[in-house]
Amino acid sequence: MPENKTWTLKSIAKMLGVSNATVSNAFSRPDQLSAKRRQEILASCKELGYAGPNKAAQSLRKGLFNIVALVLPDSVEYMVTDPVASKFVQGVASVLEKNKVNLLLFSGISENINSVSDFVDGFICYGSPRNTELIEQLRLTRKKVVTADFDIDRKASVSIDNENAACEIAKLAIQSPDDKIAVLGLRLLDTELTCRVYDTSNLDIDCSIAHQRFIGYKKAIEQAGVQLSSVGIWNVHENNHHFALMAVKAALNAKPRANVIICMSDLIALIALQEINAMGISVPQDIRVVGFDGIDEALRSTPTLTTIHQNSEEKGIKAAELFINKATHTEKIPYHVVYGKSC
Amino acid sequence: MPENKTWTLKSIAKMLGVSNATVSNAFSRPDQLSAKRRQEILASCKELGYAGPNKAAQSLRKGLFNIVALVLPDSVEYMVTDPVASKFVQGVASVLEKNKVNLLLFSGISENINSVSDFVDGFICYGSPRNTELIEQLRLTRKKVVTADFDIDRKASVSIDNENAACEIAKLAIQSPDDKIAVLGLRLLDTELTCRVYDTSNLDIDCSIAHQRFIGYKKAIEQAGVQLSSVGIWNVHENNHHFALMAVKAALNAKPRANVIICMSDLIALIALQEINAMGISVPQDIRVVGFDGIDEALRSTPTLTTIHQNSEEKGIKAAELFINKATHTEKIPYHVVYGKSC
DNA sequence: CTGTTAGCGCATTCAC
DNA sequence: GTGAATGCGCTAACAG
Repeated sequence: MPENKTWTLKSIAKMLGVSNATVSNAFSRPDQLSAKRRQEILASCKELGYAGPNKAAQSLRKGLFNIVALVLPDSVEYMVTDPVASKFVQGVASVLEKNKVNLLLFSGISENINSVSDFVDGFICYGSPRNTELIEQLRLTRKKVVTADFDIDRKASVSIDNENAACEIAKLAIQSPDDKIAVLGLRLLDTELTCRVYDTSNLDIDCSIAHQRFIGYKKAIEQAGVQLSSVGIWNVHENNHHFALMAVKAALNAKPRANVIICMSDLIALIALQEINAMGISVPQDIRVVGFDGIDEALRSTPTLTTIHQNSEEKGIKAAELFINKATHTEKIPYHVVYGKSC
Repeated sequence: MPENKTWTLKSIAKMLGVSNATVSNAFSRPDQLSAKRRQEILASCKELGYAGPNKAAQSLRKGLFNIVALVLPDSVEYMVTDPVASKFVQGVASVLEKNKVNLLLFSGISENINSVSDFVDGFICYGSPRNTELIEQLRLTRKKVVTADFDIDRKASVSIDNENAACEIAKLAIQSPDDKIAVLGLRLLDTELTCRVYDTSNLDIDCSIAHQRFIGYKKAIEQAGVQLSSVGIWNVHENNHHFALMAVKAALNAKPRANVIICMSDLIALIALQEINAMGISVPQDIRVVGFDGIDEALRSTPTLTTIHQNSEEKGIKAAELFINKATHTEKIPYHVVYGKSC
């Protein structure tokens, strides 16, 4: 039994005494030969242990790979750690699985898209990758690109209406023109700094999700009659405990102390709540806090967090669908306010 | 500016007036030409917008893809949901990232590895895939295979010493020859049934992790002087809340009621604790419970769980290293007992 | 150090 | 329906 021979289309065709094209057609273009002949050939192949055309060669020839690269905002580690990101991946995976497309995990701190772009049909990009050079590369690639939670030029994308959502949640938090406001922004600047921001005129436009939310906050602030110049703004450059805590501490220690803390992620908001509790200040009586994202943990905090919930899994599903359907438009998905006790 | 021309190695060589081999060498074999010449060529390529040899073609030629498929035990969804699995993925990813190898997520419920096997350098397989046909396919493939938490013939693998670990934890739980024991096994049988098992002679050998643990339990049971025939055994076919609860309820309602519950996963054990609490029975006075895995949640349960901790991230790292190093042996990694209050 | 040649495994013409 | 030829984009072996 020729168990350990490696067949190729050519060798199997010769073995069966038919032409290459016939074998190829038997596998890929059933209409090109009689059903009977096709069955015979397929049966023989199976018996001989030939599983079908080599996919790598097939892809080179056709230019179709059935693989999409999921560009993560950060390292792979981040994805598994972050509940919001995980849900997104889950959504993407479910749709791709149905379409028999494979999922390649691509770290957002990779240097270059080139290492995979010849291998994939395109990219689904979740949030702005940590290595910002990737953005430029994604802009230039000829491969299909769908982004979620940020935009690259004319590419397809999916997100909630960040500006309106931000405005809505900020309005809940701000209750008087005399409020002292602190905004804890996530990746407001294209820098690795966690710092206070005094000049808001040159905020990074590329990280447009932060930008959009900030516009929303500003709108709410202005409508409430608060002077923008008196609002404190801090930048958290990465959504993790370490940097969030740093910014939270800085914001809470600034004088005069804010009584409204508007956070661009629930993670930041939860850490703010912890710190405020530890300082013996009561929420929402003395300080009001709002978040953004609607992660499960925000339902279990003390007090529970008022925030914007977005359905990450749905976002993943939509992103994958846009990809599969070769869409080129931007799609907004719904969000809703979660009314907690923090404001 | 020829921005939108798609260069190939051949076309760029012609453009530069050199041979294909020279361009190829400039990118892939620096020793084959003078540094100066190489720099010139690379510079010209960059200027013209040629990023280097097409990876797909390169791979077809070399038979090397720099992609490994991570075969998950179940759908991708499962990976993101299960904390133990997530840690494993994280470990694998960190090593692969360092080696510039990409990670393809491959669902354990896929029908056939053929869809990717021509694309990858091999497989890292985490636990027994839900679709058991994949096991046979992995056994037959010529690609590299590393398994974790189970074995396929002669392939490389990594796991803890399940038998001894199981024996150790069971010994902690069993304290008298008169103990009434219930074993809640995970995938003891190759069936989708969640059921009580009466005949242990034909347990599925393929799911060898369960098998090894069961051997360990048996050893402890025998050494304690308990009649194996009086031990109740239930099979949970999938490590999730639904099926675990089903088995737990069945086990707790069986007469005579067991006073020792030995669980093959922490998830099962935690659910057992919940049910026992709800029944108003005290742990560990009236019933003792032990788990397996050492997930974080087991440290927060009431009472805390006595279990075997295994370092999943390390397991992932080891698995990836075995892969990268083309190892062919089995590697055991350490485990340790977590002493909780449940026994 | 450079250029030529022959495939890697396949799909698509185009004649027959 | 079939079979030969051409090329997807590249690398390795060899000759110069």
